[in-house]
Amino acid sequence: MATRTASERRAEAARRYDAYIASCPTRQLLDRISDKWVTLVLSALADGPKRYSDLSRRIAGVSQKMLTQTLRSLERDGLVSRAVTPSVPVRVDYALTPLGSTLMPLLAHIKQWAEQHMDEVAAARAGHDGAG
Amino acid sequence: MATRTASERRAEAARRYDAYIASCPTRQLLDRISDKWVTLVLSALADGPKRYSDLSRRIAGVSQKMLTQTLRSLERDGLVSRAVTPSVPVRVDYALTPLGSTLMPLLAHIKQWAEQHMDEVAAARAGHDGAG
DNA sequence: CGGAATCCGCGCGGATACTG
DNA sequence: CAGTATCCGCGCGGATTCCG
Repeated sequence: MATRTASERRAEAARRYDAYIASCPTRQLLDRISDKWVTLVLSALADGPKRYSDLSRRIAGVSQKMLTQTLRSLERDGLVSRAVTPSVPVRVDYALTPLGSTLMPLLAHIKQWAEQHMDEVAAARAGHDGAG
Repeated sequence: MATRTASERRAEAARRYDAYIASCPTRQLLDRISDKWVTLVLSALADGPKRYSDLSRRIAGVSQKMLTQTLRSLERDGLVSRAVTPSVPVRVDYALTPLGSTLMPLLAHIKQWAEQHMDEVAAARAGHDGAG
């Protein structure tokens, strides 16, 4: 029987919509830069290449697992380059790629909005919570 | 003894850094707009007020729980307004506030970068995966 | 119609230990 | 130094059920 229940039809609509959303470039970008560590790593690399341990120190809160994972994913996406110097001990340098650099104005825009308006958001939040 | 182990010192540094990060306006904004449903709701409201059920239909993949939760948080932050008409049955209209409207150019900027560069990201990803 | 409340799976990410 | 591997808690979010 091709007859489907309402819940089955809803489920499929949701799946199709999910697929549509996943394919949306804006969503993909948002997924990328919304990551807590991604923005911190990109910002850290904005003023020049850094070694792994440099990044680890500058982004004090990050675990090695997340730092490595973040760098790997950024490298995979062509936003960050990874250069290994096979000395002893090993030396690895990370840097923004040209593509990665084009993201910086966008991050600046985000930072600008945040600095201009987040206090209004905070005020709205306080008022809302206070007024109950 | 005030003497602390290395791990204790590291843990406190991480905590302080986490607090610092949490207070950063840029991070707060990013946390806000990175939410999957937030951007979809804001975009849906960009071309005028909508009823709850309108939003529910336009954003087909969202569960009721998440739609309500998203709208509540946006209202709390002063980005979206909520107007109840106590008819029978009840009618609720949501709209962007002036503050919420100022976010739209930023979202447009994000969309622009995505449409200009996400294919390069996809290509880099494919090349990376293919070259192994 | 527009929610609130509850249950629950699962994946993100932190902590720890080990390696070339 | 620059990772890899593993374990595990916890919170996000989906599904379901009930309410004014």
